[in-house]
Amino acid sequence: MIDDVFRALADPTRRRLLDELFEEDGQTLSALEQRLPMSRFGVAKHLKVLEGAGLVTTRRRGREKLHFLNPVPIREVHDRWVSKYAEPWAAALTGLKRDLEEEER
Amino acid sequence: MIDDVFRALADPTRRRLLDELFEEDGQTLSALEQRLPMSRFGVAKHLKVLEGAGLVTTRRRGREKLHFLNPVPIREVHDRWVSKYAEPWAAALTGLKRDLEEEER
DNA sequence: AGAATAGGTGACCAAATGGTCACATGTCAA
DNA sequence: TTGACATGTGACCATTTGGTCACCTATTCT
Repeated sequence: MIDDVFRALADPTRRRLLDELFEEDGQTLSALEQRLPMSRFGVAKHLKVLEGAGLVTTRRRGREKLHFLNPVPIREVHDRWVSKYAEPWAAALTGLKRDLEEEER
Repeated sequence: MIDDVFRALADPTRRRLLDELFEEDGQTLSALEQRLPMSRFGVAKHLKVLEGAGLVTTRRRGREKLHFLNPVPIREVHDRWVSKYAEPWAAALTGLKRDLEEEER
């Protein structure tokens, strides 16, 4: 689950797609394709990965497929993972302290 | 730069390594190897990736190499990227609103 | 000095990934 | 209905990635 999210975020093209949707939500495949230096098929594949990770949700409107940003998984990554490492500077200082103590021996 | 960080975080083994260092900072390669179901070489490769991304810093002590967690890059990912998507629920609601409006037509 | 220990290097392999294309399906509009 | 448009599918290919191994260097201990 969370693994899919990290995997999806690893590719710069996919983060770019999230950026595009952040600027304008609900874009179609064709619209996104025109903004990226890549064929439609490449974009479609990346969107599929993003959708599989839950980072993008879709809705069909006739022959079009609209893509929407879903902030929930990123929120989860933040709450359950990033904050663990990014927030506790105290822990880092503890490590540094133990580090220096060790050096004294 | 930030790309290396995302790449590094994409692999579960590497996140596991960060977890191990989070529990006990400054471990050697051999110590980490024993905690993972993988050969020393595999672990060494992953550590190299983490080091390349700046997520882990090292210091030599004799023939040993100590590995320390560096929270700075994760902090940057959080500040410059994650918060952009995770925080603005307002934006998500705006998108939803526009969404519904579009549906009415 | 000699043996054991900690780590590094480069080759190598299987699998996953990123990207393209030919072709098929479904939908709109004249 | 005919043609144009939006998207989906599966094959295919080059590159990267994750992992192992044989072998080498450097350091410690006796």
